[in-house]
Amino acid sequence: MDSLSGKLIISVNPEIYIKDPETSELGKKIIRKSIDLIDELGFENFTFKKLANDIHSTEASVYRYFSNKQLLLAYLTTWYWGWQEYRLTLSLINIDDSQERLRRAIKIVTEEIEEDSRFLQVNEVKLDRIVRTESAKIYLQKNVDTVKQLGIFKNYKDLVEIISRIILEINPTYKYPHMLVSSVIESAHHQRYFAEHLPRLTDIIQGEDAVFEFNLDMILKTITIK
Amino acid sequence: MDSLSGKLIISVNPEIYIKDPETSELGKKIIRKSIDLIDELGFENFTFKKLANDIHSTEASVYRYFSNKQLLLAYLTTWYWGWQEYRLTLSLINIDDSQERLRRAIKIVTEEIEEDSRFLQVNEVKLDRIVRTESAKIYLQKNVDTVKQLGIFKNYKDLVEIISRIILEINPTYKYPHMLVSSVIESAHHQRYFAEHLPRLTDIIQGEDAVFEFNLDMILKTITIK
DNA sequence: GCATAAATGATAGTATTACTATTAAATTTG
DNA sequence: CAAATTTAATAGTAATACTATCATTTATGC
Repeated sequence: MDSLSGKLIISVNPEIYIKDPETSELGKKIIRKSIDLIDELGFENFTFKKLANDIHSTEASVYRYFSNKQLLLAYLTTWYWGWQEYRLTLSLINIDDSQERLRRAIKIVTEEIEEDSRFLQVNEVKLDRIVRTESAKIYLQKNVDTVKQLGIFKNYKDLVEIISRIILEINPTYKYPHMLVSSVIESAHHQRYFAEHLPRLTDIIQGEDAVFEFNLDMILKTITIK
Repeated sequence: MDSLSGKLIISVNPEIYIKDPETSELGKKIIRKSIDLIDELGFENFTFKKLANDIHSTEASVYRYFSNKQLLLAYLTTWYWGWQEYRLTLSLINIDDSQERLRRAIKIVTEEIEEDSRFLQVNEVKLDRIVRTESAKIYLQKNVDTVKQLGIFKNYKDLVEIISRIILEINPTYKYPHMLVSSVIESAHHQRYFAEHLPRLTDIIQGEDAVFEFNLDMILKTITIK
């Protein structure tokens, strides 16, 4: 796995950026440092000016990659879902049993994130925190037109689709696979957010990964044919 | 029910406001019009200046009620959860059967909202849309301190608690009642948001309230002892 | 009904933000 | 090496998120 360090690229819908940040040093710096800064300051206090200062460049240069900070955040989020799909694909290779495939899929989307050395410019732990904390701020937005919205969601949708198919392998008559999957994904993010910031709102059980256990249990009971 | 028009007040944690908007005409106008404006413009394009213009008052006067627009949104959201708890309480009066109580609770938190004439200054349909679309923007925030965060969440937490108790009536050994309930609440909001803005991401079935059916089915299967 | 306090309005001002524009310098590419 | 592209440097604008001050209106206690 280590030999893949820095060689892989997660593709992001080109609607989102002006110039692909993967294609230049400055672009990569923008990605790397924006993750640090958004995680540190929060999205509202993050500005292109601060980012430019930190990477010793200028505001105008950053604007040549992304037309505003919401779309930069959209880029990061889309990258994140593309990365999750990639991790999921790896985790399912050569696994034939549907139940096991589902278990692994739920694990991927609910477990705590660790750093992935294959992608040098991205700190996945911070990015995961950003997606949990801030991603609502992109797709919950008025002024974004539908086509672009769909572009932003493509990677997320693809991930949901893959897991929905596994559910239908297990129970072809289950009526709401997409709802169930996106419900699990959103709920996992929420639970981890709450656990971090508002522990009194969750059922945390020491020594087990409650978020994973809860979601796996729920999904299995929901789709199993009696 | 009509005789209660305008007489009831949903209480909101005082940490959130500077001056209680329920106590003056100006305050009520602020609430009424901010719901209209946020729904119309989206939260980022909503400003205290625009609000002040619309109610023929001044920015400075609005700032005397709320120290910033995030806290005004927090007020609206908190009111919303308090209102949901109130609706839930009414819906459960005199109902003894636990299964039926749960069914009603899920209905309350997942069904489509209609206007409630008992609260004159609030358009609940718009407010529901705001909470679904924008509420992530309050509680997903850095600079808010813990005490205030908890204040903002109190009404939400109370609602989760009530429904969790019903679950424990049905299955006292179920391990994750709070997770399950908040998962259902969040997921219902997400599903309705998606259905409205990104229909391709959901399983919509004509002629039935899929969001309610999906969630009720899921919750029952999850907690039922075999 | 009057005095006092409280709430509101009117106006002004500041630092920051989210951009756009222009030109010069550096770097890449053919 | 020339031409094209990218970046840096700088400046500027309209809007935003406040804060401050003071005059005027409205409510309340006696």
